Amino acid sequence: MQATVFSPHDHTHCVSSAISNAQSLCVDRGVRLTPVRQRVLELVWRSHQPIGAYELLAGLVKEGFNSAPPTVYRALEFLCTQGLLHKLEGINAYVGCSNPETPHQGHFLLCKDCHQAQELDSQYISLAIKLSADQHGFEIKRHTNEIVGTCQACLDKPKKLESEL
Amino acid sequence: MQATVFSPHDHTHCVSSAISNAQSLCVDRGVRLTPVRQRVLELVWRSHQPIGAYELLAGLVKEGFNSAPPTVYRALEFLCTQGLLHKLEGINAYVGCSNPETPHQGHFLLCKDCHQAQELDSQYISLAIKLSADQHGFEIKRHTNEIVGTCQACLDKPKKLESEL
DNA sequence: GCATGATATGTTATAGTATAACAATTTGTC
DNA sequence: GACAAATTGTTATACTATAACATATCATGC
Repeated sequence: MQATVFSPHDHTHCVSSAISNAQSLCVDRGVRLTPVRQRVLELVWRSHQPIGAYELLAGLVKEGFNSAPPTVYRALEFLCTQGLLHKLEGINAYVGCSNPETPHQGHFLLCKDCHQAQELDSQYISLAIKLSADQHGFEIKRHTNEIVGTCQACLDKPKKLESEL
Repeated sequence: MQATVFSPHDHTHCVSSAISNAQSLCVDRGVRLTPVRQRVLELVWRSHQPIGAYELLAGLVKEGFNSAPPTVYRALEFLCTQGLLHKLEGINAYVGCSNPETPHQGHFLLCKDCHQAQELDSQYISLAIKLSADQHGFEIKRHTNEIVGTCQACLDKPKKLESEL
């Protein structure tokens, strides 16, 4: 089985490499990773789970940014457009994308116990979707694919006893 | 190419058969298709597009139901649980399910021009999702798969001229 | 430098989506 | 009819997202 967000790892490294990656990517594309945008990106990556807009807003305010909802939503829109984040529609939350160089729509595994999100890189799912759409003469612009359930790590955990709840 | 919601059809028939289908299904399962629930189901089916909770609420009130948001959301929850409706997370709207006897999570084509939703019956997509999840030791509970783009009918339409907009 | 237009952010207000909490009613069963 | 369970009514509020306009910042040409 491959390494995933569900397994333990040095998350600080994830954050810093995601940021430097984003910086060079924005330079290449001639778009601006402004302080607000970069801070939002960091806050998303720093979170070990998908995180919502208002929680991000609280993070910004805490750090002295003079921000309101539109600030966050604008930053999120920019970051999603650049492929640096994905939005999880089912839970109104955002996660970092590990592979923003290649524009794509993700497939996600969402664990309902630990609330972590794992982006899948499945050519098979993408292909199956493409073929089904073609059969209907449908031209795909984007898609959302969110799979909710229980991850391996949480399945392995012993169930809590009633007395512990 | 197969017949779809995107092609013209007698929608009155869709509505009435969906309702009678739902009635017998609820009897079989020993659950109650109350007046509010049935009316919500009818309103969803009668709409030629995915429809939102507050629009449904307006429909109920218009017909003399003394309803507030929780009424609608409860009915929607019941209908989704019974597989009679699907929720489209990307647009916070609901569509009828043509095949509620077999519990399943749908795959949807959403046309951004005519706003219609076509549920796909693709074993390939489902299988590809299942296999990817298995690779990660992930146990699926449910999923959301929404494909946004342009349907055949809208692709065939001549583009409006600037002067007509 | 600095004027200018384009881009980004600040600010206020409000629209849209969803649920908590408790009361009242209806339903099925004994 | 009495009772418990399920459903709906009712009020209030939480959560998510955007409109509209003002201000500030940036890149570019002069």
